[in-house]
Amino acid sequence: MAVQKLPDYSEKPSEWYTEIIKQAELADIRYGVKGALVFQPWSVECMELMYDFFEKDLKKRGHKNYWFPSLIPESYFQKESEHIAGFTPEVFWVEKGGNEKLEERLALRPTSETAFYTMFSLWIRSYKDLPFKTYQRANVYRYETKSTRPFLRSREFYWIETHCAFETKEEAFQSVLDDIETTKRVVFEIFGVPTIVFERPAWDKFAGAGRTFGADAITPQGRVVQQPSTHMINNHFPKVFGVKYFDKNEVEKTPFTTCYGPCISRIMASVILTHGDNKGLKFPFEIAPKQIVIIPILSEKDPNVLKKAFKFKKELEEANYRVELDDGDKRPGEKFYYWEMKGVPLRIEIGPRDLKEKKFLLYRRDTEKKVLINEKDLLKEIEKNGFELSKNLKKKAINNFDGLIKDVKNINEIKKIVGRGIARANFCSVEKDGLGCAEIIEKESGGKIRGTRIDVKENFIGNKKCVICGKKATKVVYIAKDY
RNA sequence: GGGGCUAUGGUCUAGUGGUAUGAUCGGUGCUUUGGGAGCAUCAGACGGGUGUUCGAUCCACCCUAGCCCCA
Repeated sequence: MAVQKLPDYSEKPSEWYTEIIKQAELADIRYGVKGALVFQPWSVECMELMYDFFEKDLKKRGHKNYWFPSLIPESYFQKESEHIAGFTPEVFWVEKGGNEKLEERLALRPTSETAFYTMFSLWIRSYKDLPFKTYQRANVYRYETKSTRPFLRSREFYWIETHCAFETKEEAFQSVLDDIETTKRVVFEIFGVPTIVFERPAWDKFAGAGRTFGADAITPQGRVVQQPSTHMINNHFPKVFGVKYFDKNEVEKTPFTTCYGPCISRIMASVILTHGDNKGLKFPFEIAPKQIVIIPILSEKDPNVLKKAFKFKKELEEANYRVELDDGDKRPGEKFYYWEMKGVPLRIEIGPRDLKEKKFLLYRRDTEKKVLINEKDLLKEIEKNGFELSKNLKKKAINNFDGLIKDVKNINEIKKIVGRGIARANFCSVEKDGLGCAEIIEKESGGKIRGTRIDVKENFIGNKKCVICGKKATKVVYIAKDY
């Protein structure tokens, strides 16, 4: 458990990221299958908590929990042409069972619309069945051809997918807006990771969707990471699966569907990148695998120190905190470095000196300050400091995010910003006819058009001309390099 | 998508055409413990394949996995 020196986060973010995953025991990349990793308890505990927060939110919104098979018959998969075109290059196929070739190939689900809609066609009969709101937590598989990165881009990843059906387009759209709210409530308010939601341009929609909205998080160095996306599915998609119902007037109709996909393992990456520093990880209090670590300063002269430490642990656990008591043989100093690197929000130090005065030292991972606290204030101070730590992490993250967005007027300015932040620019069109300009931007700067915002009223920059072709601008778009 | 690099005990590393250095971690014992402890002792490794060779961890090629940079 010795802490090695970490690479400098601001100067070598990639090395830092690789190294912290190993040192903090978040995942072991040595399993031997490209793009697959073994998640270790330190990340699993955190991701379990993240799942819980998401699922609670979805249940409150009326989503019901399902578990679908991981295998999807090729024939289901082939029904919707845009979907096939978009996903086929990334599908893992199961072709044999034992030594026998399967009659029909089975896809390892890259996403489950085709599975859900097949069952929707059996389950949804009447307008009384609508809205039909589901979700499942699942792992999905995509054969990424780009280079894989632990948590950020894996070939197997852990997510939640919701699939819903509504009578009207308006209701469906409202659900999409609700998804965006869930993202804010959970990913920002609880996990402390700010995102901006963009409506993706026409050429960057989910395969088979009418409209796609993606929440982008950002690294401190200014590269975006796509987080939960939510989609208005084209009516065509449910139609080809025979999803239909009779409305009040006995008219047969096809419902409007939506889906939403927060990827827990990827959000974990943003938690690591958003809050981390040169000392290691920093977990917001709510999702820390351990919220408090108690380090007893042991001495043979004072066997009561350990007793007191156990008493604190018991008291805190009874108040439902996640507590670690490190009574190992290491020197206190080494324990301090270790648990700081692991990102534990609060640390209690208790030694012979404090025992006499009925006090203890409380250290905060975010401020790196130690305060002497009276024993009787234990629970009160833990609650207060835990809350403030999370608040502080959020504030820091959002300040950083805001500082990374810059208005640009030409391609040279785009080139300067992209890779170090998000460029905001006038743009001709986010429909298919804007693709040409988008490709120029990508070729010149390496940045992609992330899309347009629907949550703010945008003012054009300067002359209202497209930053590339000079034609009249119809939208303000955001451009960034993704991870 | 393009380019570069790496693979030696759990981890980090030295080195060599003739089986391998050191450190750390780990086990044991003793002394320690308020910001990275010390001594003693034990244990532990050349990613896979093919070729060249009397002989390959070392040279070449392929595979696998990983890392970094650029687009």
